[in-house]
Amino acid sequence: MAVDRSHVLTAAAALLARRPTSSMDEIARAAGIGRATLHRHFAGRDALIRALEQLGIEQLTRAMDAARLGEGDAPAALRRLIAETEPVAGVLAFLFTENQLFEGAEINEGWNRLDARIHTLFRRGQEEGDFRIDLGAAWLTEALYGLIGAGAWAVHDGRVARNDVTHSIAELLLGGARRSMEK
Amino acid sequence: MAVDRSHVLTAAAALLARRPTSSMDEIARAAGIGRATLHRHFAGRDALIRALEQLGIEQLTRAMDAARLGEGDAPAALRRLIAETEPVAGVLAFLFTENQLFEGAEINEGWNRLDARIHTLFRRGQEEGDFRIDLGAAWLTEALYGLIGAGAWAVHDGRVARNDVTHSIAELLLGGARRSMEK
DNA sequence: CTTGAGTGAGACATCATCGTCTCATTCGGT
DNA sequence: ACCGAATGAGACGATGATGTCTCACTCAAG
Repeated sequence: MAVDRSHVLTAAAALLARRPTSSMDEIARAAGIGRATLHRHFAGRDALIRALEQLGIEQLTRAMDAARLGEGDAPAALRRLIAETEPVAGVLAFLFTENQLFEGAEINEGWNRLDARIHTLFRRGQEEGDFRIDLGAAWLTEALYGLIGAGAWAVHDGRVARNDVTHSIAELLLGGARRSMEK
Repeated sequence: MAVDRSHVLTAAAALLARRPTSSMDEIARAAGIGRATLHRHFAGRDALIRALEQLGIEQLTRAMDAARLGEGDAPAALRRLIAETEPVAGVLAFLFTENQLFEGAEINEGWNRLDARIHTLFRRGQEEGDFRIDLGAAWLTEALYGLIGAGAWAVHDGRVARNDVTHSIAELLLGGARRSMEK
């Protein structure tokens, strides 16, 4: 009887990742509950989005934990991060564009923490000589987000196979498009 | 007296690139005209967006022409393309997310032509041995769009300097984050 | 069986935006 | 200077989404 809040959020995330403009009614139906019940659990659309944001932050945090960003060399850690991120890429892509839309609203502090961890990873790679230093760690972080989003959209639209996307993002981000001479 | 259609579109593009959810009233005021006049020139919001899309396609087409994608080696052509694209990156980022939102609507044929030209460029680079072949040309095209969008947003939010963004996109896309051994 | 909490369906008012219309005003060409 | 086309401001109704409310129903615990 009691609605599973986590299940509702998961369904909402899945729907909004596909169609970011879905109405509260559509979200409720996608979760298999009534619109009134949805409002009982989330004060409004804003509250739902914020809860979804919190979920995304937690999922990305867990992905980072699982990727063990501090272990091994930075490129390997980055590969693990991208692989761990793949299941939540759709939600992340939605949240990124959503954050882009609300220019006025203050950004959830959780994102800053996540940014900082990725930023630290890139900087470590630079200090250890694995990453080039002529590209700023801030830009590499942005690029990672951008490629994750591009990958999620490309998969959603069928332009890239789901099985390839993790490898494609990691290879492009690490090695670039240019054919390397070293191997 | 007569409203400059091109000027209105430019103003709308600049505003929507910053705030994609702007209302018709805000767009009109941003263009320095009344809402009624805006409706006289564009049948509705959809028509305005479509006109904006057409403008973006034309601008990107001109950027491609100016970049002379067929001349020189593919990496150099890609650099020229990114450089030529920079002034319209904001509008392109808006149109990409907008296309993402309208899943049902048919995609403007113009995008396919542009996609094909970029696709051809990447494929040429692969055939000439400049680009790696283990990453599909389709993915490289998506990645280029993603990085252009990420760059535009990063600049807009002040996380990356505008002067650096062209170089950052080109270097990352071509060479990747990994420090190269070959030079 | 009884009871109460939780739910689904729907009604309802509110709100923002859209698209259309009118009317007075202004600008440019003649 | 005159006249017509174009504009700005605002009113108006329509529309869609939102948030709140009521009411009947269901389910599970006691």
